[in-house]
Amino acid sequence: MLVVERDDDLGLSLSLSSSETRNALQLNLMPSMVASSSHFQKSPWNDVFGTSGETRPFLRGIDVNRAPSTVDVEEEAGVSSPNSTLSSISGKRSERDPTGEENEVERACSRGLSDEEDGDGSRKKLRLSKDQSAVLEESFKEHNTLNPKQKLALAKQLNLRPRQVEVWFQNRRARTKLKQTEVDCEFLKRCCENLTEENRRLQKEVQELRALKLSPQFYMHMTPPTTLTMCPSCERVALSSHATNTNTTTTQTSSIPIPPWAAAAASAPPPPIRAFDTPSRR
DNA sequence: CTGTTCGCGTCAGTTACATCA
DNA sequence: CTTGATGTAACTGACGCGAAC
Repeated sequence: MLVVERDDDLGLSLSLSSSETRNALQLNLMPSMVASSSHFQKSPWNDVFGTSGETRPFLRGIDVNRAPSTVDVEEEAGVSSPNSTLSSISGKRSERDPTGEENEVERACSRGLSDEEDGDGSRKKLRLSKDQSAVLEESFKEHNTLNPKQKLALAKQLNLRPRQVEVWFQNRRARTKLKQTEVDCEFLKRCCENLTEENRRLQKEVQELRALKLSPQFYMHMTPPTTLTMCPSCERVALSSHATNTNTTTTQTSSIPIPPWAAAAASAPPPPIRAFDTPSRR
């Protein structure tokens, strides 16, 4: 679930650059969100992701991870590859995977010496300590990806295995992307709502103009609604309305001309009110 | 130069587990 | 104590890219 306040907490930038978005911004539909945009990767995320440990105070200062005394050894043997099947240690995965023999061999050499302590080979869920998470967060703010050197340095600093650092950054990137997607969705949702409202308003205006057309005695004293000039797709309307004004004031006094902007509105059938008019789908 | 293979990094999706209400 | 929801560490398979051949 996404809450609106999350925008500020996340400090995420809204990277939407579609024409619809720009129109929405020109209409000043979402000033607050526009004003709060900032660079994505440099955004302060501590409020969001730094609370995981705070809600569980009993974990504070408790390093639930084993001290990987073999970090260096593992690194010397090569940085673990995230997609390597050698990293599989899941007990349940062996249930799903019929090729258990291979897994046995793979497991034996997958996690290095540091995993000998596991014994049963079952995957252990290890919570990172608050300090470890904080350092990782700080590092992520600087670079959301790590080169092998940085990974190794972080692992050493945090007393973690490089693979853990790698996984943490992977998951962190995934969470970042997810949050960004949520924010984008919320933004588009608001745009949709505002455009729908704008559409409704314009429809109402069209009806009023039609009523004016049927009441010519009032027409001469009417000026075109200023709001029509705001419509980005009605350039012709704005120009012709000006020309019509000069025309009516100078020459045509007795007849009842129907200005093009009014005629167009009167002749064209009212477009259906759609929630979100996507040009690509037609 | 072109095509193939290999190693590596990343991502999307998923699973497993810890924790809380 | 049990249970469902939630957060997240860890895993899998796929893909892209560059280097070596």
